[in-house]
Amino acid sequence: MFGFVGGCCGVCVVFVRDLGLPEGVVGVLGECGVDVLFPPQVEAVGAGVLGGESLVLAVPTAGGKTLVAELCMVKSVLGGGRAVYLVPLRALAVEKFEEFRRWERLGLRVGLSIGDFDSAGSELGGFDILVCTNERMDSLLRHRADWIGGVSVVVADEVHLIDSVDRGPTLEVVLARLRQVNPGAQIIALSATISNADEIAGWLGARLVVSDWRPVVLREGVFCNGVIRFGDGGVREVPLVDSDLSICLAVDTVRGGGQALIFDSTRRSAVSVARRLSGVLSDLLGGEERGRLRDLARELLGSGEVTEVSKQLAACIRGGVAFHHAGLSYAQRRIVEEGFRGNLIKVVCATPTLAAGVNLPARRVIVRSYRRFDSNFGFRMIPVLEYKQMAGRAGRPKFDAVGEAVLIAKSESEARTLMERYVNGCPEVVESKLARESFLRTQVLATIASGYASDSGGVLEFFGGTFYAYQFGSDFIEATLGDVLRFLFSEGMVESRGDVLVATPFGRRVSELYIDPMSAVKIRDGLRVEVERRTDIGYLHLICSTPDMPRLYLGKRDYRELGAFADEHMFEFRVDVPGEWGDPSEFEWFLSEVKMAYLLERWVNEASEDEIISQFGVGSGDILRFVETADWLLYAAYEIAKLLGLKGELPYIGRLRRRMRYGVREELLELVGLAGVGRIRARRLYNAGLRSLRDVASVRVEELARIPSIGRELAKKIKTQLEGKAGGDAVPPVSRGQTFLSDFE
DNA sequence: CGGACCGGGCTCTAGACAGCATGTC
DNA sequence: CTAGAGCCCGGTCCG
Repeated sequence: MFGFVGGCCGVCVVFVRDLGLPEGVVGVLGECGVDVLFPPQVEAVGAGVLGGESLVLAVPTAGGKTLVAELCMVKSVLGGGRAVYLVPLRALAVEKFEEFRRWERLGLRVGLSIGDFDSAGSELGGFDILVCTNERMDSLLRHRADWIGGVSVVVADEVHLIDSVDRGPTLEVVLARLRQVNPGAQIIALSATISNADEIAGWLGARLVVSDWRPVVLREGVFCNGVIRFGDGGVREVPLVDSDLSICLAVDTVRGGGQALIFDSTRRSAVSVARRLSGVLSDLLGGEERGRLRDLARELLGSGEVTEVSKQLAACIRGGVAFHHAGLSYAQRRIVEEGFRGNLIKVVCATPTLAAGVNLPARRVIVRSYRRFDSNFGFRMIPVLEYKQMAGRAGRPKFDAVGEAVLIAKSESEARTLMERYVNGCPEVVESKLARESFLRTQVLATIASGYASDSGGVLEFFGGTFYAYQFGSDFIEATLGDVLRFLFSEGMVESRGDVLVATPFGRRVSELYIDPMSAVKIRDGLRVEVERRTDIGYLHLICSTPDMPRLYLGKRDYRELGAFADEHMFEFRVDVPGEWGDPSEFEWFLSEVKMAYLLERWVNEASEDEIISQFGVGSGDILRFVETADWLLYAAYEIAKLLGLKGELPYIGRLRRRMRYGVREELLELVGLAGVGRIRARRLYNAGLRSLRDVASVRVEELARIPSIGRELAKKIKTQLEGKAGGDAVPPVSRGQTFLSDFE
């Protein structure tokens, strides 16, 4: 491995005030208790980051990566520059945004831009530090926001994501594009410990700092036959109080006054461990704690529709335990996370959501399962990098002297394997996944549509700057480019004018809408199909047939039931329906699209969350995500119809889209436009005979307040909205849909 | 004859980014 | 090319 490693051995102390930073910066950090640099930060400074050097910083979680990035951003901004901070998750973006707002004291303007939210009140160009997701930055680049030219610092958090099959290519393209637009910008790439950080540094022309320093010592080990054997040679006995070994480890942690995080590979087992553990653990809780946990459980049940899942979660919480996975709504997740941070919830059983998500450290991390199902390969061992991410959650700075990460083995030989592979193992090499044709289609179109290249030579030149080309050379991309361009030509997204390649209006719109060109083709062709009548299922299935919509797992029963359902709607589909006796995998694929369309159809026809949860085996959080995606694709379908002059399609799609956002039948669309009125209250108003805004305007506040779930306050709020514009055409502004940001803004 | 318990076989499987602010010939 | 936990159902045994 080559690259720069700072000259400091870690024993010398470096004070923030000695870095030559403006007085204000030192003051803000001092107020936050930051006076001395961590060793990796010292190395970063030694590598010249504060002088504007680009840097790859491969350091464990909590090793102080963010501060290095912050110092560079603030320093550059105070010198007239502008910074963007890129993260892979929206929740992370919110977390960083909140953190960076401390610089507002120095007059810096900090902004946040993620898919369903933009900082209000100002153009994004008005911000000095902008936090956004990688995809959002990609989108901004496609729209050629003019402020991008002024960016002087780019921070890419979790840069090892480049290895991810579905989201890595976006990140590397964004970085390549930002460097193309702005060759002088300082790039700071933050990464977990990986094997080839030097390669990423080489690509970015950056210095490299690698360190395994952590503020809390981490001990990793394997639990087998009642004993944890640590990689450092230490041994620790744990009483076997239960047949489930992860429960023994968790109870042991809580007995010692700590908290534990259990990682599992499926939602079902995470939930079942949590339930079982809550029975065991409640004996260890104090009376006052029990009371506060009961309050927390009550808060949870009040945070949304009461469902089977929320009842189970509430029951666990009363026992000081919670489960956490992507089926939970944002409100439920927040309550679990805050309950854990406040040391009220003692153990959280989680799927990989928590491994790379928000920061939630615990004294002991228990890896209950190191295998995960993959539809192509069956169960496989998770990558070392992923294990290290989970292990890195062990040890709460300031609370725990030591953090422990423990794997569970059933036999001594398994224990040896785990020790070798995970505890003493080295994380995998990060490899570019850009070469998939679907990504190249998307990104070649974006490159042309946004004018970043005007001929195939320019396109190639751009892709020559990606990490893929750095790792594997441009030959493959060069070979594939012809196919990609042929596709874009034949689908009418790109055309040539002499030697110049230009995007058609269709191609440009597709790129801006941020959908896969293949999705656009499917939607366009589907909208042109003649159907007997327009139906929910017809449109919903169309968007579910695009590669941008996730698919639901098909159960055994689904084949019969969904087959019958599909038969019923046979003449509504806007795609060629594969024959039941044709290619079985093709028919299977079709049925899983139908399943998702069915779920969405239930939603827009006012099925309750709980009904959908039990019918489809999903959680509230899943429904929310599916609805969000469907909303986006319906918008795209609307825009494509408009562009293609398919005016007859517009009214239905427009209404369907609003119904999707609120989860209502058409008759409630008017009522749901009122702030404070969602699907539930709108239905109650309607059933009480108040079917339009005019009706609502015509009754007194007292009458309105008599409707269940509408109190006096809300009734007054509704009436205020209608004042002076009692006509049916006085539709108040549409409020933003329910998002996890709603209680943040 | 009915209920409880045991065992075998069947079922099912993690996560989460993106647009725009609307209705028409 | 790879697993394993939970649930349902059927069989058996005992009262």
